[in-house]
Amino acid sequence: MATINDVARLAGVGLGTASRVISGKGSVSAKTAERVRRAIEELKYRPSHAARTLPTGASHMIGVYIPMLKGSFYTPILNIIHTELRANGQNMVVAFGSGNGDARKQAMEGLEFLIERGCDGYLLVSDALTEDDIAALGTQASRLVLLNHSLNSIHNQCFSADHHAGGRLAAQALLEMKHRRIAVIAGFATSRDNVARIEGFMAELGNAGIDTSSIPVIDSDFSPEGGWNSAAALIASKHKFTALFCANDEMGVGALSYFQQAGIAVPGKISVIGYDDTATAEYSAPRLTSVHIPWYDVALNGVRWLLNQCYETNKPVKRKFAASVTWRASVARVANGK
Amino acid sequence: MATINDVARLAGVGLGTASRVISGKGSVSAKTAERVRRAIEELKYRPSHAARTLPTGASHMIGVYIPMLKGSFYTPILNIIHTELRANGQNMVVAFGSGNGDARKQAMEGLEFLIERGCDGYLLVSDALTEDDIAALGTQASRLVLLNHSLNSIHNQCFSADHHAGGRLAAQALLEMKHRRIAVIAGFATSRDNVARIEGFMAELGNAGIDTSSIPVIDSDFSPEGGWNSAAALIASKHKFTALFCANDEMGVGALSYFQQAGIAVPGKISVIGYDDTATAEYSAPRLTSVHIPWYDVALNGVRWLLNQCYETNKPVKRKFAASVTWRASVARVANGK
DNA sequence: GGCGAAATTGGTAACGTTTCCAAAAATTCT
DNA sequence: AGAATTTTTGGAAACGTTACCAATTTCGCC
Repeated sequence: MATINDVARLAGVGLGTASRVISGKGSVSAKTAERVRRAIEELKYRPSHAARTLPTGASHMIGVYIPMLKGSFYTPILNIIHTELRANGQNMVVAFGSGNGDARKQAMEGLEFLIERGCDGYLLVSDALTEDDIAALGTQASRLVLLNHSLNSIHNQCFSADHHAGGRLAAQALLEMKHRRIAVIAGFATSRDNVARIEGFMAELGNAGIDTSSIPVIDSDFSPEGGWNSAAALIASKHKFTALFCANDEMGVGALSYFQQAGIAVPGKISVIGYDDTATAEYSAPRLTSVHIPWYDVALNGVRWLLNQCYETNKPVKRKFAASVTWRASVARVANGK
Repeated sequence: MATINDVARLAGVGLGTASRVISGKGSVSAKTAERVRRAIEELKYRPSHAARTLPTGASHMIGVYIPMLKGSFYTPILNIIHTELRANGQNMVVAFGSGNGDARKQAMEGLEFLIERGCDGYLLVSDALTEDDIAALGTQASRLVLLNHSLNSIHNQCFSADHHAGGRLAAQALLEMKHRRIAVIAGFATSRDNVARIEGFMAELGNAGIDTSSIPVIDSDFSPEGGWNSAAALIASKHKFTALFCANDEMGVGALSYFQQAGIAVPGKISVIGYDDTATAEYSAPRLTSVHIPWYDVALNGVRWLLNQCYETNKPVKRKFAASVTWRASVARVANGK
């Protein structure tokens, strides 16, 4: 691999001059610059990012961690971050969890990977980290944003949606369609986000005078498989219900698939409402009504805040994100007398 | 950020000794090592990857490029690569395209990003690169693997499936179920992979005595939206058909969603067969019959071959990957008299 | 207790860049 | 033409690490 020294030698100029042409900083006469450029071309020279980052300390990279590569939730967020970063002349480096096993440990390992690479800032999409974990990071922690998770000690570095409100919205949608007998497929009980939306959902049903203790709730794993299996379990149980709330769209789609193969009409017999309003909801059969969380906005504003911290810019940043219901075809008014 | 010098000073040892403890190479007495370890802990020292990579030249990273973050095709492949790399003590760095615009240019830019970071090897998932592009890489090209794309000049570095055979399999499945009036939703006409599977499909129909020139083919974009729109366009056209071949599962799912909302029974009125057999096919409604491409194996063997090149190991590598049909619920025997 | 061998240790020279400073060359002005 | 100014240039020092070599310490043995 050719180095800047090779380039300088071939072009017959000094090291400093070559560096100036390559980095574009400082003045070089037009014809010297041209000679250097020809040498670069000739040698197929590419600056070494490692060598470059060493004297300056600036890597022009933002490190992002996501818990897994499966499912349709994390990658669109990654996509938003990537696009915004590139639009601002910065790069993205990603660390991944495996999606199973100890989520907190994986997040810390991923973060370590990113720190070793000397990123200018860090963006973590994980709800597994604790306040202590962040404290243990020391000074590193100042250029860090948490997406989809809120921690009191660094609340201004956290960007997320109000899931309690999101849960209430789901309940309101079902109540509006006169449903009173309702079942729930929840996500991981360890996920605060999940708990918040279930609590909001139950609170609203409670307000409507429904005995929430009798509502069947199955904890699942946010996957379509989980949704399928849970829907099957619900049907197999003696519970009767006319509507089902799924804590994310993937489980909703899994449930839809189960109902279709079991010959249970949606929304004829059972209405299904999902959560997140990801792309999956748009093209399921039937198309899935879902609580829309403006993840695009959440991620975008998180990135922008971080960009402000790292590169001393001053982009406007929003911190409140309102959920809403995206009506599609999977929720209908309850059939008479059911 | 603490450096190895800070650690050495605090532990009261020389630079070399600290380095030996950290890297684990060379011998250090037990109690000195312990003092160094305490200093590391105390200072929250993390070795700088950039500084580390410079004297040795080994980055312990494999660079991977994928054309986009959308859809359910690329990320599972990324997941396989990641898992296998970690299992071998190596890391993954990923560059992403945007999914629209000039795919070839984006792939070259992504590769450049990876090369600048001095990866030990490169894994490109892109069918946009030409032989010339590879040639322009010079010596870099030797530690490179192409996934999902074949180039004659470096055929031993390419890992892909036989899509012509895959296309034939899709046709056989439909013929077996007595379908004779068939429509096709294809992917990008510029994708060789796509063209191969359509050609294989048509060839097989031709063998069965079907006039392939009369088969309606709509070129789309591999997305569910594309599938939905194309299905709608097909229904709106005067063509009558009992079966539909979609060049990937995402378009298949989009088509399924359209048929459901249009009140067209699948597989009652129209059978649909997808391609790739990704996770999407498993949980659509109805579950999508699809041509299974063993992408898991393709990717795994590509990684292993690359690992052999980069780290002088000798893992067994397979190069032939057989497609098959995964029967689910979206294809049925053609209704009598249709 | 002293000798030789082995283990441990400290420090210098890389690695490929950027950033500076001083020197040289080009340009402007009188 | 020469002085003053500006532009351009070359090279040393630094960034944080590893690899090597030489020096020192430790250990085993007679």
